[in-house]
Amino acid sequence: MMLPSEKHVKGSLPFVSHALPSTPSRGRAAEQTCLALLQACTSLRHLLQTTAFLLKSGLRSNPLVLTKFAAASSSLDALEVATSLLFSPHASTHLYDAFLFNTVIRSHAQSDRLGDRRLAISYFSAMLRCRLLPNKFTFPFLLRACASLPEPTSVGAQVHACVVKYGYSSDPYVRNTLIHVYSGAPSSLDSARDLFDRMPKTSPVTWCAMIGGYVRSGFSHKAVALFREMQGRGIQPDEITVILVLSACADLGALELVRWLGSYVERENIPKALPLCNALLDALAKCGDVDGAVALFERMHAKSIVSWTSVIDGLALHGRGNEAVRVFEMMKGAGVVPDGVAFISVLTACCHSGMVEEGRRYFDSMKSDFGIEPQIEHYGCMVDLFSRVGMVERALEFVRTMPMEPNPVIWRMLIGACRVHGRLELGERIAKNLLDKDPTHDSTYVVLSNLYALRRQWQKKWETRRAMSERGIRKVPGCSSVELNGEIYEFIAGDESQLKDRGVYEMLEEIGRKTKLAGYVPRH
DNA sequence: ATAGGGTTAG
Repeated sequence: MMLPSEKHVKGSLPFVSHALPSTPSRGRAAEQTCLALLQACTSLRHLLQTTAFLLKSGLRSNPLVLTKFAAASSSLDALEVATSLLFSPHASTHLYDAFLFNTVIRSHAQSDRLGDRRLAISYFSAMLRCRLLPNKFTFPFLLRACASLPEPTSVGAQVHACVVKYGYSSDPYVRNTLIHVYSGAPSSLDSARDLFDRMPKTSPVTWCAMIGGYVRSGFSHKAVALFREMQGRGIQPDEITVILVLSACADLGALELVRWLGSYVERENIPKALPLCNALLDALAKCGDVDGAVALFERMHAKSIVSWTSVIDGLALHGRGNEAVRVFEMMKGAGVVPDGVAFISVLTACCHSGMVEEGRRYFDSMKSDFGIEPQIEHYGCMVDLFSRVGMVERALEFVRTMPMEPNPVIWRMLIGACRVHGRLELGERIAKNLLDKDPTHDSTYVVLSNLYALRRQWQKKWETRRAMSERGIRKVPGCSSVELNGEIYEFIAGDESQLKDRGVYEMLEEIGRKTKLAGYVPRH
C-alpha cells in the first residue's frame, strides 16, 4: 500500500481513515504524513486515529510532531489526550524542547476549565525539572494562566520571581502581562500600578492592562481617571481601550462619557467589531438610555448572545420586565441558544417585575429544554423573586431544596424578605446563623441590629453594635456615583462634602418628596 | 513554528 502523501491527506478532507497505511514506515515520510494528518484533524475521533498512527510510526520521540499534536489537541478541546501521550511513562523526556512545553502551557492557559489553567503552572515546573530554559514566549503564556486563577496574585508573584531569575523582567510583553495579572485583584492593584508607573515605554496594551485591571477589581472611577490621563498625554485610545472604558461607564452610569465614546468611534473610524458594539449597547442600557440601546441593537447587522443578553438585562434593570421577556423569546425564535448568563438576565426581568410563575417556568426550562444546570446565581434569582413578592415561605422552601449550600448573598436576601414582610424572629435566626458562619461581614451586623430596632429590643441592638466594634468591623459606606458636566463624582453615604455645593442634595430631597407623593412609604 | 490588553452576570 502506498503511503499517503501530504497532498493526498489534505485533499481528502474530511479525514479518510482508510488512507492510513497498515504498516507505516518510519522516518521523514511518516513525519510528513503525521503532520498533515494532525493539520486535518477536525474531531476527537480523527485525533485518536492520528495518535494510533503516531505511535505505530515510532514518532513519539519527534518533538516537532509532538508539538503539533499538542496544538491540535488543544484546538479540539482534548488536552488530556495530548498530555497522556506526552507525559506517559513510556515518553522519552530527554527529547522534549521548550517549544513543546510552550505549546502545552499555552493550551492549558487558554482553557476555560480552572483545573487546566492550574495544570499550566504544573507544566512550567515540569519544564524546569527537564532542565529546559523558558524563553520569551513562555512567560506571557504562563502569566495568562495566572491571570484567570481565583487567586492571581500569589501564583503571579511566584512566576514573577522566575521572570526575574531568567532575565525577562524588562521584556515589554512580559511586563504588560504582569500588570494584567497584578491588576486583577484589589490586594495587588498597587503593585500593578507601580509596575505601570515604572514602564519605560508604554503602548496602548500597557494602558489597557491597567485600565482593565481597575475595571475587573471594581474601581471603575480609577479606570476612567486613567483614561483621562491617557488622553491628557495625547495617546489615542484604540478599540480595546474604548471597550474597557465603556465597561467602566456602564458601572458608573456615566452616560455623557458613553455618548462621547460612541461619537469618538465614529469620528476616528474605529472598526465597529461586535465586541465594541456590545460594549456600547450594554453601557447605554446600563446608564439609562435603554431606548438608545434598543435602537443600536436593531441597527447592528451581527448580534451575539452577548448583544441579546445586554438588551434583556437593560430592560429588566429598568423595570421593563414584559419587554425583556419578549426579547428573550425573540432571541430563542432567532435560533440563538440561551446560556446561563442569558437566563440570569431573564430571571432578573421576572424578579424586577414580580412575574413569579414566568420566572419559575424559565428556571425549570433551563435544564429541561437547554440542559443547563442552574448555578447558585440562578437559585439566587429565584430566592430574590419569591422574597420580593412576599412569598417568604416559598423562598425558604426553595432554599431547602437547593442542591448546594446557600451563599451569604442568598441568606441576606431572605433576611431582607423577613424584615420587609414582618417575619422578624425568623430574620433574626437567619442573621445570627449567618453571623456565626461569617463574622467579618459588615452589613450582617447592621441588618441584625436593625431587626432588633424594629422589635424595640434596644438591649440586643446595642449588643450587636458592640460585638461589631469589638471585632473591629466597620460598616463600609454605600457608594454610587454621578456624572455632572462630564465629571464623575463619588457619592458616598454619610459624606456630603464633595457634592454639597452642587445642588445634588436639594435634588435628592426633591426626589424623596416626589416618591412620597407617589405613595412610597419608606422603611428602615 | 510560539507573545501582551477585550463585550453580557443577584
